[in-house]
Amino acid sequence: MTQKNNTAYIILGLLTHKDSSGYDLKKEIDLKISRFWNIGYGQLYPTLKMLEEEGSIIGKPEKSEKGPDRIIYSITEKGKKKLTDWLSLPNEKEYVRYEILLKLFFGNLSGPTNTIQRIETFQKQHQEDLQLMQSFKADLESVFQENADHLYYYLTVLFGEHIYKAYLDWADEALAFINKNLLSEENKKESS
Amino acid sequence: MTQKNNTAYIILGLLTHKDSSGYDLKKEIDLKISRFWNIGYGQLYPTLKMLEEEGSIIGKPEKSEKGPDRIIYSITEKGKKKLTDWLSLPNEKEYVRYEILLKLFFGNLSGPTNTIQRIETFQKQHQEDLQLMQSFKADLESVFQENADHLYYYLTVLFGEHIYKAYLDWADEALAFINKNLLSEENKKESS
DNA sequence: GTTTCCATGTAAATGGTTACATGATTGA
DNA sequence: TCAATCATGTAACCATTTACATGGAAAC
Repeated sequence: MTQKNNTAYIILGLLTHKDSSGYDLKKEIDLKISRFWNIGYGQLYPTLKMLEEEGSIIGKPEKSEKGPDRIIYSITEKGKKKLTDWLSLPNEKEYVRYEILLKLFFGNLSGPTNTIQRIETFQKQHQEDLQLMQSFKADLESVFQENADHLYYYLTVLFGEHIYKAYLDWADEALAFINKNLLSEENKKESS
Repeated sequence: MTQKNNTAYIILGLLTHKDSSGYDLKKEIDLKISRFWNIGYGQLYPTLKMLEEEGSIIGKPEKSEKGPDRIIYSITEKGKKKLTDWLSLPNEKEYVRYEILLKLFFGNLSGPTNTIQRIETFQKQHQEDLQLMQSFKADLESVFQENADHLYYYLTVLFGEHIYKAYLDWADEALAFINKNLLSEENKKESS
């Protein structure tokens, strides 16, 4: 939201790595980028069209062995300039939305049990995420020499690892806090 | 984005704490909620209108000592039901967008120096955020007994503290990584 | 024979930001 | 006197999601 058309820069950036179809770009985004910037087909294809119209990329139809024809896009000089101009700009503030915190904030209206369940679900989701980051990290460490791009990709995986760890640490601490400060009050009420 | 009308639930939730004007709600949101769910006037006022039309809140004009007249809103039974229905639902996946990671991911196109600066700026921004969370935490610890709402607010502040710490830890590790793996290669190039 | 994967898209709706508009009062 | 704060709002725009549409091929 807030800032303009970062979808376009994701496409341009990925096309500097290699020429791709929209479908391939989507797969690459899902795998490597979606955790910090997700996009859908409804954004991808219109943006590809827009980028081609403005001359930042060019698409060439290609026969595919399996499945329907594809359009393979490549980046132009104009597109490269657009991308490096953007890369030289300072980044905007990050944009986060945590529905779980909203619900926790008003947790007094639904009680401790509901809150505990909410945090436990959150915990389970992110244990998987953390494991995934750690396996990505291990994979990357063996291919560092091949390509400098891997080193930059590594930085984003490292970010993910730290964040997911923080989620889990918070969840532990939050659950302990609820046990100590909220459930004891419930017990007091019940025993009175 | 993605999910529907959480702005409405923020308003409803805050109105269970106390009756307020749109302006007051905005201040409360900026102070306590905006770090994990920010909203602007352009969203707030139309949502207030919508909530009043559907009967979830009612507004009463009031003279103000200083400045223009205010409209003080309070939540209705219908609004309370709407809120607790929402609170009983599981939360959606969190929604994050980090432009910095996008730019880092393509960092090979702009080089290590650019990347280092980017991370250092990020670091500075979040050192302040962390300090703020820690002062909120200290403030809250002295008023726990007064109101159970404070305990739930505390959980969100704790989340913020963990996240900002993770940001800073990552930044340290990332800078060390760049020094070791990227700058040394530059030096190699230069000395060859 | 059913699901998944390949592959490309469009349309409508929603959510959200930004810029604009107005105007009084208070404090530096 | 200038900036900030109080207070409410609208309109235009943009980004994003969701649902729809199509259809062949391969895998289970």
